[in-house]
Amino acid sequence: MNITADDILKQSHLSITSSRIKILNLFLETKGALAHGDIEKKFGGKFDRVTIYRTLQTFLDKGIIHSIPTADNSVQYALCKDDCTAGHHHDQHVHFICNQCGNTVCLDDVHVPTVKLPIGFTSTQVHMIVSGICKDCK
Amino acid sequence: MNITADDILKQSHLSITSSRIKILNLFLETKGALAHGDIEKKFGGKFDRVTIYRTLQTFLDKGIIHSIPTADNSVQYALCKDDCTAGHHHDQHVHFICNQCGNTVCLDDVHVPTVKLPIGFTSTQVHMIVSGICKDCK
DNA sequence: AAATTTTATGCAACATAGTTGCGTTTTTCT
DNA sequence: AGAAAAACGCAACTATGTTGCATAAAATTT
Repeated sequence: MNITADDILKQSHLSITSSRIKILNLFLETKGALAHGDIEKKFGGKFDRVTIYRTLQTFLDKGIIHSIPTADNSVQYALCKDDCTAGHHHDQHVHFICNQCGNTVCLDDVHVPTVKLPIGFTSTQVHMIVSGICKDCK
Repeated sequence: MNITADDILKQSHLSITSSRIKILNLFLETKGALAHGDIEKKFGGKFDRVTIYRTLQTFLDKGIIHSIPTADNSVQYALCKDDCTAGHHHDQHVHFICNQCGNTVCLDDVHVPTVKLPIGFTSTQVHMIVSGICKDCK
C-alpha cells in the first residue's frame, strides 16, 4: 500500500488542508522535481501564489521536500525519502538536470561522494548537480 | 606582474569600456564570488542595472567568469582560472558557501570527484556546492 | 585624425519572482 | 458545537530579470 499525502501531513503534524493535499499529490505523481512556477501553472490560479510559497516553505521546514539549486536561478523542489526528518536532511544523492527536456531528477542511487575540505572548513550540507542528457532524451 | 582587467578584455576580444573594466576589477579585488546584487550595491547606481546583467552575461559567454548555483535563488559569479576558454569551462572545483558570513569561495584545490551515472545519462557539467562554516568564521 | 561602422550603454517599459500585513475562512482541539 | 489555532486569499509592495530602441562610446577604415 502506498503512502498518501494525508499520511505525510499527519506524520509531520501539519493541518490537513486541500491546498497541501493537492500540492503534495502533485509531488507524489511527478517523477522529477518541481519549481514554484511549475506548481503555479499546474493549478492555474486555483490557489493563491502566496499559498504555494508558504506551502513549499512549510514542506521544506518539515523535511518533506528538499531544494535543488540550479544555475538558471530557478530553485527546484523534490520529495524527500523516508529517512529525512525535520531537523536533518539525508538527501545526499546526486541531482541531474537534463539540458534537453529540462527535467530535474533525483538519482537516488548515486550517492554524493565525500570530499576533503581544506583545514578550517566544516561542511553541513553538500549539493551535487550534474547536467547533461538524461536517459529519456538520449 | 599581475594580469589586468584590460588584458583580460583584450584576450577575449571584447571592447574596452569603463563599466567592464570596473566590474572586472571588482572581481579581481574580491576573493570570493559575487552576485548580481553585490555588484549593483557596490557601484550604487553608477551603472544601469541592465548593463551589469549584460556585462555578466558577456563575461560568462567568454569564459571570464563562471556561475555558481545556490540554494537561495541567488546565482553567484567568480573569475575563471587561466585554463577556461569561451567554449569549454574547466572550473571543476568545489564551491563553498559559508552559512556564517555568507561568502562563496572557490576551493580551487578541491577537485570535483567524478560519479558513475546510471546507464543512459550523459554528463556535460558538474557542480558541487558545499555549505558550512569557512575557515575565517570557525 | 576624421569619418564610418560596430558595439555598448542608458532609459523606459514591462514581466516575473518573492515578501508582508491583515481580515476571513478553515481546521483542529476540547 | 464552540473556542482557539492555523492557514488562506487578497492587496500592496519590493526585488529581480528582460526587451526594444535611441544615444553614446569604441573600434575600424580611410
